[in-house]
Amino acid sequence: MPEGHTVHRIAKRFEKDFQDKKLQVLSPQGRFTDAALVTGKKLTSAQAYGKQMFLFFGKSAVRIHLGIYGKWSFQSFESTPPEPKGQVRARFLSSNSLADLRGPTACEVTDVEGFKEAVSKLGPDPLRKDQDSLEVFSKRIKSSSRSIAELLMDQSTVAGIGNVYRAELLFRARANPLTPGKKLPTDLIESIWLDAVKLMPIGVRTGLMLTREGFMKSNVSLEDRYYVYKRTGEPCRECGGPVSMKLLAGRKLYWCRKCQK
DNA sequence: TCTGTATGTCAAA
DNA sequence: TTGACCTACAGAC
Repeated sequence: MPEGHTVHRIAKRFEKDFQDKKLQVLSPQGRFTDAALVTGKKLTSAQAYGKQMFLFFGKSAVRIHLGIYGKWSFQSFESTPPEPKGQVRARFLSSNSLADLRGPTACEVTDVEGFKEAVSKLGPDPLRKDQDSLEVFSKRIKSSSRSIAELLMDQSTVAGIGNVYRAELLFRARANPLTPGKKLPTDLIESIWLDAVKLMPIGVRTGLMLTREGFMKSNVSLEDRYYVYKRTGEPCRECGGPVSMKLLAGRKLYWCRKCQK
């Protein structure tokens, strides 16, 4: 489930299970040949930026991007680690626990320079407490004639938002997804950012993208957790009209035409 | 057993 | 804008 919240969650898990431990880094599938460069070293930190994660082993870093299929699975064990199941690209192993990585877009060893270069291409991340994030976000949106829907998916504009959060944030803001960034009122742009800052940590905490207001205390079931995402043709939770869907830059965009004008 | 789908990104046309 | 990448799984036959 790889939007930014997942990646931040995984980074925390890595620090909890593996930080300051010497790890065996393996390539069960045989395709992570860089494993040999870091195996046997101590994990010094795990850092998430948007949808990218960096596992630092001193001056080397493993850069991981889950892409659309990538998944992690964690396990602990008594004495002998279980055999890898399926296509395991990378395995990170301590004396009593392991993390298996399957299907990532990227899993490669780089260094501090590579880390800086990758991060420099990203916009502000609502899950990081960096300075001036809101101003940078607002400026990038306002200086573009591309639609707000496209901009929210552009990792150099804002890092960590994906197709689900995009749809839900735009609905919550009652914003028309096709509005060019430069035509959006400043207060609306800022409210979208602040909403992401509010919602995404809930995703980190729970592992779920809970975007409906009052989800925690209401009787909303998990199935009903979204306003519009993947609800084509179903009634809008606000106005009852049908949820719309169109392909935009190759991705499915969901929104309510009536509520989001 | 086969088909379609997925919370993503990049390069080629 | 399209296809390639890449893995697992649900649902249809």
